[in-house]
Amino acid sequence: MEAVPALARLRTQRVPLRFYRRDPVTVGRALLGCALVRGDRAGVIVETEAYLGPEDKASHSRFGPTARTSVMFGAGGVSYVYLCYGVHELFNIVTGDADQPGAVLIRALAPLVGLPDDPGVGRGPGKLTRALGITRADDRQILDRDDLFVARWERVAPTRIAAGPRVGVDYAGRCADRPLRFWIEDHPSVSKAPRRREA
DNA sequence: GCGGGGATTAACT
DNA sequence: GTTAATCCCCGCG
Repeated sequence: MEAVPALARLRTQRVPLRFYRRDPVTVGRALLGCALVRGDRAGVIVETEAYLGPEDKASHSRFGPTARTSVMFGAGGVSYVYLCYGVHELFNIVTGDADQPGAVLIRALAPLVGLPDDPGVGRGPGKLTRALGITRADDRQILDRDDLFVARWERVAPTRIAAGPRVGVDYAGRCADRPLRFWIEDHPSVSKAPRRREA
């Protein structure tokens, strides 16, 4: 597949901003199989996590709107990029209408355009931002631009979608157990996949 | 201001 | 399994 025709097609398949104006669980599931496009690179989303409003003790919205997180309290369809552990940029998409705080963390991508043909290159939330060149300069961007958007790509049957607890949020008590992580079953680019036993 | 801690990753033992 | 890297956010005083 050549990069330019693929990008041209992706632009015609861009999802409308109303796509994001639903709850983070619905959006997190619907994003699976969609393409995330950044500049001349793109990957297929294969793993997401939903983060809810202040009642979700794992969500950055739990402190209310602050200088960093106020974007989560606005209308959906906007990026939220932050630095994690002082090392990695993590890419999220804000969901819902204004005053319905929530977001979806993109946790893994399969290479599609402009990336090495290696299932590991987008396996993990810190790795995929590095692969696509996403940084905090991409924070608070409306996802209707030509160089940063989501497009419909492949349809994922509901039976291929798995759900389980989110990763790295054990501090959140009860909220940590909720099945708010979604991934495409058996996909090689999913992070923390259970290791398959050798024959 | 200060101090604690984190939506991760790779490189150790 | 354990740990370093590395920085900024947030609550509190």
